[in-house]
Amino acid sequence: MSLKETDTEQIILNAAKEVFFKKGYDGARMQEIADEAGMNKALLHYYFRSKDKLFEAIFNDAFQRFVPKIVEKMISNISIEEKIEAFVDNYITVIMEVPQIPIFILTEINRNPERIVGMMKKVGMQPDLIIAGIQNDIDEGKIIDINPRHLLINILALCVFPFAGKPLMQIMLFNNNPGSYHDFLLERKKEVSQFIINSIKNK
Amino acid sequence: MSLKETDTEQIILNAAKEVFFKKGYDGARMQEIADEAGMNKALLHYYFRSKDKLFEAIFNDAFQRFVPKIVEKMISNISIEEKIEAFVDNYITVIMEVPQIPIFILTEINRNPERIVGMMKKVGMQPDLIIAGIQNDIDEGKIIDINPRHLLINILALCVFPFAGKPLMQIMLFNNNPGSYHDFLLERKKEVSQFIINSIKNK
DNA sequence: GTCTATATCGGGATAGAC
DNA sequence: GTCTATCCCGATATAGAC
Repeated sequence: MSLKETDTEQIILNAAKEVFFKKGYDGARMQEIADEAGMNKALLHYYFRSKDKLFEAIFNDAFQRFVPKIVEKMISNISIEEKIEAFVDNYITVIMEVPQIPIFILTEINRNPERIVGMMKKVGMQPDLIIAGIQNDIDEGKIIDINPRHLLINILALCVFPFAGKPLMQIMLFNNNPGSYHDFLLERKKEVSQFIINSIKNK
Repeated sequence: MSLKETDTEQIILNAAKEVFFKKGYDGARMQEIADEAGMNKALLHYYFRSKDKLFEAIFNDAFQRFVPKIVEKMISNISIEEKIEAFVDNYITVIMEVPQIPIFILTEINRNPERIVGMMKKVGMQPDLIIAGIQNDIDEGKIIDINPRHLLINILALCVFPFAGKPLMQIMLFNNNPGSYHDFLLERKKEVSQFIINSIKNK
């Protein structure tokens, strides 16, 4: 939980992250994590008691490292266009470093929604504030009249989906060329915010 | 594979669908499927030899029943606005009947991409044709200049995401009220196509 | 074709030596 | 703190009676 902890503990966490991200909770094997970490299963239990506890450590860490980074831009004082640009750019940048996060979190959302909701509250996620902010911009005529919930989900959808469906998209649309897909994701930073702003700006 | 088959076989398939959709391959248990079907595990193996084969049956069925319904609208002769409206409406309508499908397929995309690609080919999915069609509309000035791949993925994203993230959204944005979320999804049929068309139409 | 009983194995977890 | 050996349960799969 603190900064340093043991070296071994960190090695385990890194290995566990690798495996849990790729296989999900049910698909992951303690043996595989041990192999990845270059040690034996017993040590994993020595440090984390159970698979469940180890998973929780990974999940909490990923979540707390991830969500705040993304949300911070949602509540600053800049204009809504800038807000959207900053959010999308930020979001895609952060996920590109660990592209398995979206499917990992989506899976968890469906496997164990309560845990996610708990984490959301814990990191101070306040969707109502975001909704209210959007509504405010609508009332002031800065953007067209739209249900703020739709807009919020649209923004998230456009950011998340290309990562969640990456293996398929990369094959079907980019001849399975990772470089091309990488470039495509980079392009989306501008493309997505442009797409959104196009749609909601008042003319 | 054919229309009727045994009654028992159908019962098993229905039960398996239920469980696999909810838990995914790794999370599903043969015992649970047997319970759901009101019989014992041995019978499942009698009819489908292995968990893997049973899963494959479910997956192929879901996929073949699902994708063609959705894609058909993508290649007709109507205008691009109508095409988008028809596609989005159709897509959301179809998924609302089996809302677990998106996360189920997304999980499989990440667990076993090759299988999905194979299925895509098998049902005659031709993304290149769709891309070309979009490009054509751009060239004719019917919509703004946009990378067709971005547009295609945007459309899919806006349709799929609210289902993949449903448990969380329902709780965080709708006080965990299924009725409200249901209405919200219905609204999206118009909302999403409007959002897209707003963004890409030439002014 | 459907059941009960059982084989077999994999994986999470613990004991105990070092 | 790290290892090997082992326990033990749960899950897939099969044998065999009916």
